[in-house]
Amino acid sequence: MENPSGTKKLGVRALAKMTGFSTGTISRVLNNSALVNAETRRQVLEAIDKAGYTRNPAARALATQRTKTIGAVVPTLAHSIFARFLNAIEQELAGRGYALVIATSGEDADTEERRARELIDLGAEGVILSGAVHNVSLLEFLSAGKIPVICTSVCKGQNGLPAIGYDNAALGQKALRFLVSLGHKNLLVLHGPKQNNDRTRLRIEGVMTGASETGAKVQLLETTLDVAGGTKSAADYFSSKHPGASAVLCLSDVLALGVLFEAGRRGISVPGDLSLMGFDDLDWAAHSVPSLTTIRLPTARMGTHVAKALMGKLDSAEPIETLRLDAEIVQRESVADVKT
Amino acid sequence: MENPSGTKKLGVRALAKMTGFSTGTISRVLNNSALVNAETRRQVLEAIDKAGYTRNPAARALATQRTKTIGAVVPTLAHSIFARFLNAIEQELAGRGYALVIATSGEDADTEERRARELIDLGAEGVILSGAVHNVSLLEFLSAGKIPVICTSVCKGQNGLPAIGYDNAALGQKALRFLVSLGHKNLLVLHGPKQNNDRTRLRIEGVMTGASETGAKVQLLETTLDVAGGTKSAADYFSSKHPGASAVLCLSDVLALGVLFEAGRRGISVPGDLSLMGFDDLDWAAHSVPSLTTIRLPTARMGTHVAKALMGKLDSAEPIETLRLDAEIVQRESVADVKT
DNA sequence: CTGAAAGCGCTAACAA
DNA sequence: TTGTTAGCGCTTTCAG
Repeated sequence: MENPSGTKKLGVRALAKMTGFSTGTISRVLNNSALVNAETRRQVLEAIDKAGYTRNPAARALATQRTKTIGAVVPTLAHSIFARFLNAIEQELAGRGYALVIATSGEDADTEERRARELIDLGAEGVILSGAVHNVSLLEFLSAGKIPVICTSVCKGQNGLPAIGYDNAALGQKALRFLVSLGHKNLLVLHGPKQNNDRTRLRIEGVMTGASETGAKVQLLETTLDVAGGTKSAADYFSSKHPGASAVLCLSDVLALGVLFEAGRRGISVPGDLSLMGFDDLDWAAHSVPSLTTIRLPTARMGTHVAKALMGKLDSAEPIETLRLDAEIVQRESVADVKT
Repeated sequence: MENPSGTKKLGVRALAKMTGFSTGTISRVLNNSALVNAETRRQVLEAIDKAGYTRNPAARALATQRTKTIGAVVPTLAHSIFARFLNAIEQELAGRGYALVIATSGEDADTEERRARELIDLGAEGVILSGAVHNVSLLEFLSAGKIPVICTSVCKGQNGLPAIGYDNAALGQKALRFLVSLGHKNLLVLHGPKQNNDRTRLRIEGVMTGASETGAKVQLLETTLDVAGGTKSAADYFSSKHPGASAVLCLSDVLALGVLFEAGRRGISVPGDLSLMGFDDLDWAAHSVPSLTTIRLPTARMGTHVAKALMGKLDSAEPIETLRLDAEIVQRESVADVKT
């Protein structure tokens, strides 16, 4: 009579009735508490299984004040660099029973704020942001709610926010120095939209620092952040009056792929006629012809660290430390000494 | 005295006290109910803003029995095809206040089941799965909980489950026919791991159907699903005793990129010496040299449909209809008529 | 249009 | 080791 047609969703209460134990005991079993008799646990588990019981996560969250959910807002999922990053986070979180909720901002700060607030509204206990530049109102909102945040892909957060990532400026500088050390004095630097993207701005900044320090001449060219952007810019540049550069540095590998294609189309030999360097070390970089010299960003490692830091904070109140991960130049076939 | 040091988290109750209205009214305002006096609403909103109130999503979920969360289990995020898919889903869901929780299975059915259950346990109201083949125990679990599921990337679900995707077998067949129609009679077909991947198996099946129907000779070669797999297989094949194929059909674009690179390395002209065709239409396919003939999968459209179907089911109990999306061949430079 | 009150299903003291 | 009993914070009838 209690459960006419198996239709009513059953809860701890029903289980208690079925097994003869109390809801407290049921709850203990559900939470793997050590204070339960083995036989009791067995019986309860059996009932749970037989009844096809599933616990109500909302009720649990309400009672414990924990949702075990963390939110990430990234510019887009369409770039494998972010997908790889989230993949690593997800793996790490899953191992400890956390869920990852994702949202995309399209590199827009207002959208980012809106989406981040939505994530909080949906129960995220911690938030992962990309880059160091965010709306102040968002940061105030988060700090008011005491919600842990981590800025990623950068090594210095805004307003003292913790960051886990790499030093974009230093890497840009490193890349430029490397090329100069090979004898290149005239460089073309291709990059994606600067607007709303502080990682790109930092890389450019580093490149310029390296340029003035070495006296190399660099020309900056901004384009869309995709293969098409790479081919188009390369085409424009090669057709321009003074192509003169002996090397092209792309601040993203996707752009380098475009350049590589365009060079092939025009019969420009890489690295014979032109050296090419990227940034990211995507999947294909080791296999292209020529293979691409690039900077290997520690994307996956970054994801793992971010996840761990957030869980440490949430589970054990460990402070989140800013972390700068190293990234190295992976030298492959696409660059060569400048002809003497 | 009520709120000593601004430390205690305030709720509807506190707001009620502050504004002089009842918690019911506060709740109505929070939910944009029409039954609230404009002035009352204004006052409440002001208080909410001033107090920096944020509603507790768990309590809301418990009271409404809705979490507005849907879960997706995909093999991996590392392949842009899935990232693109999820991106579209996320965009669509976000517009209606739903959140997307993702989990990865690594193409393993048991892991998939585990992860799907976790998602449910975390509050997912609906589940998105990749492919048509899943553990029966998972499907039973889902149907027992009356949790809507959609199989994606396929056009026919297991056990009558709804599916939204494309007809992999038909597309494989279509691709093969296309190549044969160009005069190719001897083909190499490169594909990723068949195990635990019914989409790949279906594509192969279609290819074989096309082969027997046209009398074309096809050689299957399985490899890892990445650029490296493409280059390696191509290298092996080109070095083999009887390379004879006049065209290579890759059941994923990433493999085609690898083949393209390897052909370039060996001075094999595409499509002069060898035609090359892919499957997916990734970002770079239109820009490679030669540009890649491929099958454009409606990934984003699929995501949009999936999201809409799930929300329709959840919000308005609309049944989820299986949907087969069309995919077309995008003809570009990488294929040519076989030399006569 | 607004208030009062009854839960949603679970967990966590506190007792026993 | 197990039972009892309050809530967690919000929504939602039902009155008024």
